[in-house]
Parts: sequence; C-alpha cells; structure tokens
Amino acid sequence: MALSEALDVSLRLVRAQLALAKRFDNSLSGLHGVSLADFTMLLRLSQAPGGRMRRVDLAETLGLTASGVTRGLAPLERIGLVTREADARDGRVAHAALTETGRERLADMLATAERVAADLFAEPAWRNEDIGRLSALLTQLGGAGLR
Amino acid sequence: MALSEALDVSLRLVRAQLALAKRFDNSLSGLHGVSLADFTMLLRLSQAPGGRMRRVDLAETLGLTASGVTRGLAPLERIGLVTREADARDGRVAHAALTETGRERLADMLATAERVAADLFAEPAWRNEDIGRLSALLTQLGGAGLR
DNA sequence: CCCATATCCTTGACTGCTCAAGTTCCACGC
DNA sequence: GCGTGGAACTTGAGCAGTCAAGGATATGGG
Repeated sequence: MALSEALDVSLRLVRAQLALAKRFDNSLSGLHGVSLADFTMLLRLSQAPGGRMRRVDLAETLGLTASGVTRGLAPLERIGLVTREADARDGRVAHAALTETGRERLADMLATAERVAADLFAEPAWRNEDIGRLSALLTQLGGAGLR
Repeated sequence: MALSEALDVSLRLVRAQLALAKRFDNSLSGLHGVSLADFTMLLRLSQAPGGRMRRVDLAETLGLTASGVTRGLAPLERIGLVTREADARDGRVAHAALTETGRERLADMLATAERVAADLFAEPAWRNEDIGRLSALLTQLGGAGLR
C-alpha cells in the first residue's frame, strides 16, 4: 500500500520531531534540570517586550491550552525563574514575567540548546543553504497550512 | 537575542509537528475513534510482512519504548484490531498482528489520513517539488542526525 | 548440567499535556 | 445600577508516554 508523498512527509515530520525533542530534552534536563517545554516557555517570554506576557497569549504562541500554561509555569514559578504579575487594568489577567534569575539561567540553557542544534546539523554536514530551505518549508507549512 | 538558524528551525519543527499532529488527531478520532499514534502503529504493522511484528521491533520503528508499545497496543487489542501472537521458537517474544478487521478499519483511516495530508499541502498550493524537497531534508535530519 | 548474563515484555509510579467545569472579573444594554 | 454574556485563569479527572524494577525465557561458558 503506497502512501502519498504528502502523508509520508507528514509522518516523517512527526517522527523527526520525536527524536529531535528527545535530544534537546536530554541535554537540557541533564545540565539545567528543565525540559524542552520549559525552555521554550522561558525563551518565548524573553522575546516578549519586558520579558512578560499574558498567560493566554503565551499559550497561543506555544500552541498550548491555557491550562497547559498554568501547569507548565507552576514549577518555574516555584523555583523562581518566573513570577506572576497581576494586571492593573484587568483583574482577570495574570502576566508571566521572567525574573532576573530566570534571565540568567535562560542564557545558559540557550547556550546548550544552541550546541545541541549545531550538533544536529553538523553530523552529515548540512549546508547553510539547506537549513534555510528547511526553515522556509516549515514556515510555509506552519504559517498557512496549520492553524 | 538572536537565535541561530539551526536552533530556530528546530523549534519551528517542534511547533509545526504540534499543530500537524492535532489536525490528524482530530480527523482520525472524530471519524474512526483512534489517535494519530494508534493509526501510526496500525500502519507500521500493515507494512511488515504478514502484518505482524515483534513488539520490540515495532517500538523501534515508532521511536517509542517497549512499554509505550504495550500500553498503546492494549486498547487496539481490546477492540479487536490487533492480536497478540506467541513466538514458537522464542518464548520471550510476543508478536502484534493486524486482524482482518484491523486491516479493513485501517484502510478507512488511511483514506482520511490521506485527505488530511492533501489538505495540509493544498492550502497555500505546494508544488510537488517542494514536498519532495521537504521530505528529503527531513530524511536527512532523521536519518543521520537523530537516533 | 547449571549458573551468569542478556533480551523481551509488563507493571507501578510519575510527567505533561488535554478537556470540561467552575470562579472571578469585565463590558455592555437597559 | 444590574443582569447577561463572555474572557482569563485554575482545577479535577483522564490519557499517552517515560523510567525503573521485575518476571520469564534464551544463550553461552565452565
């Protein structure tokens, strides 16, 4: 039973992500005690103006539900990398904000994540051009095809 | 803080997979009551000679642990899509085998999965050439860089 | 033959997410 | 001012996977 190339590439992508995520998870948890999901949360926070975001917006950019964010943020708050800040104008919203410690620890995590990523594309010697191509194709897929 | 392209594309891939998997999950569970993981298991089984595989080999090709396979297969056995078969020569190994029902149901699932995949690459009108390129790049990533 | 070691598989405890329900708060029409 | 609807968030229950430990069977060396 032959699969179409579209389905084949979809399954290949799922499989690749599984292995890739494991690599990041192993390095990050070994060296910093955080998961890839934790790291991604912190990174997204750091990219937001002021290092803070409404929790619901954080969920949106991460592709999680609001409750996923609540649960994921809890341990990061407990260990002091993130704080919860109330909104002055809207009593419903709570912001998640990187602490100074969070920013410092994130810098270390980022260094190891960069190393893992570099290793990943170094093994069969990727050309920069191909990394860019892959990036463009994934963006095309994620941008319009997925919602 | 600028990310390297290698790290950026890694995170993009993780994010794309999340959305993509949700799409497949929604269609498959809505129409057939199975998850994408279930579908993938059945599909891999169907690709093996005789529609049967040692459970440990199934784990390997799926990128799961043996215990993940045990847990994932259990409900499929309960609803009669898969059976457990003992090995005559080696008492330790158990095979998972597609039943006739499993084969029939899988054909339906495959049709909807194909439809989802086609939709995915139809929205911004992918060129066949680009799908092939993406496939090749993911293979390069999954083949050597990840294990 | 028997013991040591290794392989296959399952199970218990845990993690990280989901969905559904509930709480609190805002905004709007009257 | 006051209900009504909706948005932001949390919480309980459940599902899908992990790891670590354990049971059963195979294999190879004395």
